Amino acid sequence: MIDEASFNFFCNKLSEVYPMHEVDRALCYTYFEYFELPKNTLYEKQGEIPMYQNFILSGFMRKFCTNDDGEEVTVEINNGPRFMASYMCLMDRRPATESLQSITDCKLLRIKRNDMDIVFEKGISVKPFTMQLLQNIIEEKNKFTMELATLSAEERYLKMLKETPQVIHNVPMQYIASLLGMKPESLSRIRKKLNT
Amino acid sequence: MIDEASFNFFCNKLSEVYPMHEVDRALCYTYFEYFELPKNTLYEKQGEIPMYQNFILSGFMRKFCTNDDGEEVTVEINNGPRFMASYMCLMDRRPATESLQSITDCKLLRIKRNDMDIVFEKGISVKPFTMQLLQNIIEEKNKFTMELATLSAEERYLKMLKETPQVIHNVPMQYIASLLGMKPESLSRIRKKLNT
DNA sequence: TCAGCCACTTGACTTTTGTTAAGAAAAAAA
DNA sequence: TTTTTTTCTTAACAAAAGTCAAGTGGCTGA
Repeated sequence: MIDEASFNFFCNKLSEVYPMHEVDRALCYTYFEYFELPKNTLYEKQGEIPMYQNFILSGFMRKFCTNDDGEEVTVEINNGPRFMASYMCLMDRRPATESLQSITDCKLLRIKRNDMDIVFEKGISVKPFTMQLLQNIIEEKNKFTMELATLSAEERYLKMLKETPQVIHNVPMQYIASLLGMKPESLSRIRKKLNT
Repeated sequence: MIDEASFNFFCNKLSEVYPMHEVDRALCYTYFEYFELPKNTLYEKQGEIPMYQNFILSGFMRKFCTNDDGEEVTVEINNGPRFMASYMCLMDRRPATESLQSITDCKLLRIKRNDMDIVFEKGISVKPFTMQLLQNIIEEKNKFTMELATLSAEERYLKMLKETPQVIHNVPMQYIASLLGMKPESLSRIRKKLNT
């Protein structure tokens, strides 16, 4: 059972990008489930078909890929409130190209892939909702790539410090370094320099 | 008027990702127009609302942003056959975040934003078609970002040499360097080293 | 509580990439 | 063709980031 405060929080956040009607609310209440994830838990694995769309109520999660050299590359760090999934693979029921892992204890609302079809069929209109989501994904990725290509490692760290300080204070340095496209030692050096 | 060979070529390419019916074909024939773009022509400007969805029949185009320092960053180089536009901005009728420019002479089939609505309404189903497009965009960007974050400049160049050699042989080095996230001098050095 | 582990830091050194400036080559214009 | 302009290359140096290796400190679990 979803507690009312969490559910209201969820609906309010959703309303910001998609106008929720009473039907949608009821459907979500039926099909979403509350789920707690202890810290440092691998939640979805690269190569396996994702089961859920997840809405992070609280806590920090990361998305990462393992590249050809066997090295983990963190591609996203998130502490919600928002959805987080290997979205494309989830929709297509394909093996995920990315893994999801909790960094801290996390509280989620999640919905099964199959139940998403029901919700979209009976209530929430796929088109504006999905388009909105995809649009956000693409714009974030554009911004991220642009920064990776044009800013120095130090500038990227400063940007993160300014825009998402909560990430820096709650997430292990190695993940932040990886997300910013540098080695942990480099990040450490940059931090030392800035503290001086 | 669109010549038949070009139009068949276009329809065949489209059929690979979206099953075209006779109605769709007729609609496209009505609403798409043939357009030639001389080389080195700025076609759509960052800040202005994009007018067309463009299908590149032949030729090389690039998409670029101008960042805060006034520096142009090439984010995509393409020689079709495929669509190329500031897609999100086109759909939302928002000012483009990117500019489009021809590198060589280009042959396009293009359709006005308003006519897209008609085609989608009367024929081609928005959902599978658009989803397919967006999915491709997201996956390309994921791959691109991952490579930018994990590969060295030399490895990125070698990868491009292997995967899209036609780009390397037809596009000015400065654009390739920018796309690969490095300075022209660095690319030049890498090329020299590889030729030795 | 203590030992062991893991994440983070530090330092010395190497490699890669950026910067600046100049020259060569290629393309465009006259 | 010749001139002019642009693009590309080269070299020397500076700065940034990676690598390797060692050390520190905190967290965790027996």
